Amino acid sequence: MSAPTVYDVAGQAGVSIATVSRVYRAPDSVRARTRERVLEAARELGYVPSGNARGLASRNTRVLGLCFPDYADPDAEDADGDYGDAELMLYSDEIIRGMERAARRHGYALLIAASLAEGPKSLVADVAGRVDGFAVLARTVPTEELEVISRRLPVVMLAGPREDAPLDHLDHVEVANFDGELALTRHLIADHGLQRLAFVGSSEYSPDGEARFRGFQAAHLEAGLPVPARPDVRAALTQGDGRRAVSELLDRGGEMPGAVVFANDQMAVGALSELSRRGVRVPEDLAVAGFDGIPLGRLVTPALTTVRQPMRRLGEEAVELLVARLEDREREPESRVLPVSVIRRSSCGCTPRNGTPPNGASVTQS
Amino acid sequence: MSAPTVYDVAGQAGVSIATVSRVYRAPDSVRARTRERVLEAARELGYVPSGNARGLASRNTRVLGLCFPDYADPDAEDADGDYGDAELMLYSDEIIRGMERAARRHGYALLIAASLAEGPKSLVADVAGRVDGFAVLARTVPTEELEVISRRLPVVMLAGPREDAPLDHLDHVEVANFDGELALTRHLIADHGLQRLAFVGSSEYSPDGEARFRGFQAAHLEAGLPVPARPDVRAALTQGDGRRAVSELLDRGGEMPGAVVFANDQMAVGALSELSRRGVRVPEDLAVAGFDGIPLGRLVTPALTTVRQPMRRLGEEAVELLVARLEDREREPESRVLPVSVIRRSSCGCTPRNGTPPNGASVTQS
DNA sequence: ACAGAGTATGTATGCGCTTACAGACCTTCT
DNA sequence: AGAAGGTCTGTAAGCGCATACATACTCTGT
Repeated sequence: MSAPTVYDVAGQAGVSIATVSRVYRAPDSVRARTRERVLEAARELGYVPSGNARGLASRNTRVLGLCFPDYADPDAEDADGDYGDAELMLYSDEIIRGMERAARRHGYALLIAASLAEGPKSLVADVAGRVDGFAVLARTVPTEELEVISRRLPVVMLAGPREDAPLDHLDHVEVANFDGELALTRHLIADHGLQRLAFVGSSEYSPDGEARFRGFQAAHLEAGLPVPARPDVRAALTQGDGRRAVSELLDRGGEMPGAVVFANDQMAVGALSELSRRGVRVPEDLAVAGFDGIPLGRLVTPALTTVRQPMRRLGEEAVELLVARLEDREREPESRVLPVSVIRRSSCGCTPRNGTPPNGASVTQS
Repeated sequence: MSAPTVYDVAGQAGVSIATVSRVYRAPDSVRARTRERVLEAARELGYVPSGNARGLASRNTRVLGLCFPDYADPDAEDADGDYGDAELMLYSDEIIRGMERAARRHGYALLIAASLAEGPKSLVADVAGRVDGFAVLARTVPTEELEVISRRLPVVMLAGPREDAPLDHLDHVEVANFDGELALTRHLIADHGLQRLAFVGSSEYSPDGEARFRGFQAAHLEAGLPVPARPDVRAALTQGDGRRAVSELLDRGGEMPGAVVFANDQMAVGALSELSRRGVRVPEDLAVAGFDGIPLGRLVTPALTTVRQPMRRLGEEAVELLVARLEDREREPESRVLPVSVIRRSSCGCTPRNGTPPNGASVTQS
């Protein structure tokens, strides 16, 4: 009843287990007739090689991993009880797809594991024990744990800035947050003649958010406008907080800005709905822009101007880096920055062409 | 340099390897002081238990798998060169998410592998060798291969009809294709007063497509209308073919139908664009409906009336079935049918409420 | 202080495979 | 025909861990 092994197949085919093994690992090294006999026996017995045993013996798994946070925007969740939030198609789905394709191309399978905030620490270790290398979405895993694990196998960090010591030996892929926000803000200033812009940032510990804010600053610098010292408001990256942030901004009094730039799309979407509730017209009274390029951004009214991140490529690059390091453990740690593109839609005042969605100018990496 | 093992940790902590193993597998069976010493040693050494060794010794992997076709609609691809097609959020992404969550809940990780059409046969075997059980999207894997593998570990079939021998021992989850199309068609007939409906099906070897067509037939039967014997057109499930199919339908001459029901959303979306090109107004001149509930369907103009499949639940159910069978290999093969819901949008003549998307009546399983 | 019961740890084996290495078998050429 | 040189196959030794079983230890009660 128990699963057949090499021994069973070997017995059935009248060869040694080494030959059976070779039939699978190096078919050409076995004479055709012998090979046929083995294959026939395997088929008869329903033999499937054990990945575990193989991995143990050859000390590699041919599996790559991905750890990502189970990031479900709670505000988005209850806004749409059933499965409608599927449309959000978060980050991770795209990254998974990218990684899966690239991994397969290189002969690896992909193991994925989302970590809840409250989950057991062991998750990463669990993954780490089963793969040849893996990617981690920034801030998914405590530094200390990563440090230990990354001593043993290749780890690449996705998004976020390049890590400092003790994780500075990790490979790393991120998108051009700075450049993207710079280009977006430049568009608002130069093409729409906006002068007074507000920025809604997230936690100052969110490196992506900070990088975007610096891009925002740089555009002011470039245009000769006064450079804001800090975001006008900080909030969590959810729709609910976007709503609250824009409220605060409006209630604060003083001169109303011509545009609000949000650190991500979720917030911007929340803000749009709040603005609509208040009767503030977008983009006539106030232009709005986000960052990420989530599909939802195209659905809202007005459609959201934003910066699209190439998440799938992020996954692909991660695999390339892992594979490269697997081949040469000594190579220098590498950090790649992927270009992003500004998507001009209605919320900034642009009128998109009809039909296929407009693509903004591409911004190349620095 | 090589990764530390139980032996290293045991040495460092001054205990036997059995104790080290127990610290991880059954912490309570080790005295607290000893445990601390071991954990400390492990930390120092950067020890991570080898999943392979563990799996080999305990003969289970604590990993579940999913094989799915790398289904990228080629027409959708070139329609939108870069990553815009991400919005399509195919089936598999949702299933993956559902499976991942459910798997994690049960303490399993998820291994995913997409198979290209031209890929090597070995893919499934590859997955099969590394997991305790796995799910397969219908028609991803040749019957013969599945037969062999399913003799060795639990396999659940996703979508498609329940398999006949020799695969009739597999567990199986599908959605209520028949019921969904019946409800949708009933809506067109009863609520919109349409009498002459056309159906664009896919290959007659696509069991889902055929089930949907039977639902379409049943609605005619119910309404006392002549029951169509076969789909008016058959086409591949892509946007391009949807476009071609509707062209053929219109060019065919004769009485123009009041509605066209497509076997899936992709085709319907392609058709909408072709109809718009030809100046046929939807839904005034012709109502259109799809099946699947892809997010894109909400983006197109007019928004597509369709039947939403609970893909995420499909994944969850798959895991439940796998786990159940892992616990009791002898249980009866089970086949679950998930309920679907009709989504009424503009393409059939309904005017959706504003704000949150309308949810059609829910259709319970037969 | 000692038996007895219970608990904590160690010993030894095997999980199913890969992979040197060695040995058997075939060629082919002189 | 015999030897040299290939080619193919077998032998044997782990890979890192879990676990049954044996053993040493701890604690209780008297």
